[in-house]
Amino acid sequence: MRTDIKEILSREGDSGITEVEGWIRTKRESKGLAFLELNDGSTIKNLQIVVNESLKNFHEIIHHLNNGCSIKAKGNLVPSMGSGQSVELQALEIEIYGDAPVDEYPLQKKRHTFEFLREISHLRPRTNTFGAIMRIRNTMSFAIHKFFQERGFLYVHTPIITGNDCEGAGEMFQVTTLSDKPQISDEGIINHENDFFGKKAFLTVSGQLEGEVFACALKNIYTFGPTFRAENSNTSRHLAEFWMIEPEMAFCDIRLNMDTAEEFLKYTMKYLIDNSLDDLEFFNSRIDKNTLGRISSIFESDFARITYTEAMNILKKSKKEFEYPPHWGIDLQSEHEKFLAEEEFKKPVIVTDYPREIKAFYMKINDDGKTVRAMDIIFPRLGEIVGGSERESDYKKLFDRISESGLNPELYWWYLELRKYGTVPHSGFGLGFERLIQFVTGMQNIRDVIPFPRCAGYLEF
RNA sequence: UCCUCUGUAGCUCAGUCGGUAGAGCAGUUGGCUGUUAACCAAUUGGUCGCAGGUUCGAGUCCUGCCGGGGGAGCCA
Repeated sequence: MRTDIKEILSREGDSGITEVEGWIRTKRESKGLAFLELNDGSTIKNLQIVVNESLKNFHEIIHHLNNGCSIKAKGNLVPSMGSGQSVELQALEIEIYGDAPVDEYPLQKKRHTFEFLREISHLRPRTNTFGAIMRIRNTMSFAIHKFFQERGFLYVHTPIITGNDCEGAGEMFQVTTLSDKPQISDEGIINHENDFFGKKAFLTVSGQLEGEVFACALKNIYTFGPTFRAENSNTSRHLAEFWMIEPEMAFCDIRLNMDTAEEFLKYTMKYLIDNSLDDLEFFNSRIDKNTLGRISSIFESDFARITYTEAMNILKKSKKEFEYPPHWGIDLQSEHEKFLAEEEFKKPVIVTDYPREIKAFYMKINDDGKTVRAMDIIFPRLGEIVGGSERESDYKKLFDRISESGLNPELYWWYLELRKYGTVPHSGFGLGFERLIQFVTGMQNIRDVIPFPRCAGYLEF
């Protein structure tokens, strides 16, 4: 019978012969006696295994029982004589699945930098930090589905490959099967008629437009999938491949959209505290002393809500020296977001009603004609974590907005038809999953909260 | 893409004024029967990112290239 270390560590008192499998994290050795710390990924905590000469093959295997070695151990599970753990396994038999030559295995029983661990991304899940990150990603993923499922949202699988060469966000990766022998015209233009799809194809930068299709039929939907941006961004907050959550709600205005986003963030963070406390405590003690407090602060107070115009007035009144002096019409810069969330309000801030010129074509124009019903949620230390809006639901206004944005309305024929036939007010938002994980773990670099990071100039593993 | 810092042992780093390479950890060997980042003693280990240049002499100064960090822009 297979037994997880997580379950074993929850036991009390003698529980007899127990069998366990895992990887050795560290060994402490003295003459004729050794203590192994065994981890199997089920929890951040290790099981202490006591090995001594009562083990038949003690002298044969003791030199192999090093950091990284995978074993099966059988023995008596008893209350620990030592002080660092409640129970321990007194080994009677140990079988080695595979040893990890100690002069070659890159993971040492010491602290490594995250930059070094990134170079061994195939082994870093075996560290405390990355094991905890992966379990937290799992818990947060589940919490996200749970939140939406409990509220009747349908999980919709929007396409990864798209023919829209402009989805309104960022540079796109092209998808082609012509790369080996492209047919190039005299003018140097690649002919895509013979390409796989008979036209240019790209990786999606957002499932929103397709999401709106299904919201305008099934009311409340959400997507949760991979997203691709070919921007040459070189920061600790950007990836070329990341996971995004995009709910879309019919019969929903900007206010209900804000309420949903705020409730969503509070729900998932509360769920994480309730279900991944062991892992969060690790981050709280080793990565950032305020991890638990930072997460709790999200669901313990209401988010501030201000308009873009109010935000600009606050920034101007602050008399603070900004690199980009605030004035109506410019986008909020990083330094402005930091000031609002970290100094002025000291909690998440929802900013609404941005100038139409700096926001996407699909956002609903307010009655003032100057602003759109956009809403961004700004988090302390992270900046923008959610971007959303009420969508323009009037055919004519949307058509004009597409045109004035320099886009070709013909390419958006099906998107426009949602407004032609049975249009409804609808809203939605997008949220970067890895940024959420950054926030709850305190990890500084987004490349360290995803299994295998993909970013400009970097594609290993 | 821009600004800035940085690259020295397996890992984390020090290296003064330009004078010929150092520590901790890990490894190895020895000691220790209850350790908790185990401890004690000894010890191995170097293409100083790469390519040029200045110099009697370059880890150190100069130029170019490559990698990494931080910040900015773009954005989620």
